[in-house]
Amino acid sequence: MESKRLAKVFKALSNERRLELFRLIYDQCKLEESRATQDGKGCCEGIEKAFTMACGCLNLSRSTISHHFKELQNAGLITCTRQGQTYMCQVNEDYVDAVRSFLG
Amino acid sequence: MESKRLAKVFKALSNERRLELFRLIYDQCKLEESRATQDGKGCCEGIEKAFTMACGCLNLSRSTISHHFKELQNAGLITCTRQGQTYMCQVNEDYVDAVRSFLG
DNA sequence: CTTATAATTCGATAACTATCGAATTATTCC
DNA sequence: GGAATAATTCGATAGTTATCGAATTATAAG
Repeated sequence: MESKRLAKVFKALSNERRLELFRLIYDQCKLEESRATQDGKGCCEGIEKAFTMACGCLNLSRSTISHHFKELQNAGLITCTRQGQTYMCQVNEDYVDAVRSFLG
Repeated sequence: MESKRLAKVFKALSNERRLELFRLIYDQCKLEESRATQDGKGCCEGIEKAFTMACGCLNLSRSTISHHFKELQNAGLITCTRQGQTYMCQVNEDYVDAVRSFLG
């Protein structure tokens, strides 16, 4: 991945609260995925009510959390689609891999 | 690694030019290391004249480059020791590993 | 259509960042 | 000690970011 894009990903993860948010989403996704595998469904479709969940976990205003979600999306780390009143949110594994293997 | 420290590392890598700088240092270190292994010396002692080298590679003022070095050091990614008029610079592998495996 | 809930956008503010050139400090060599 | 080179610090500036509360928009349910 070229520097510009990678730097953008790092920037998205450079705020402590936003990093926590991303971890929250990531962990939740992993959980869903293992459940899905157990049920023989294959992969995780994404987590529901991600925004609501995040609001419950992070001590920040809703507008700030909304902002952080946007940043993570903008960097390419997650994809969110609205489903009725709430979010369906997925982690983009390729991007996470890019971070992991950005060196070596 | 806890969020606070990890976020700091990401912040250090979130600037495109600084990311380039880090890669430069990192690649150079890897090169030295493979040479050292060939010579039977074990590991890389660090790269000499890192600052000077960086000045030649990045199109930025010396003061800005100095600032970027400081940021990388401050985040824990590299260690620089002055050697006479120049730098001896090393990558802290543990930190790079932490970044790589920050998830999964 | 009204009410309730969820999420976004807006406007403001305070704090932080990248960058530069100039001045300064540290080191080496003559 | 003086000159040359290397790196740091200083002060300024323009741009970005995190955060909030209030106002707004979107959706669902009665």
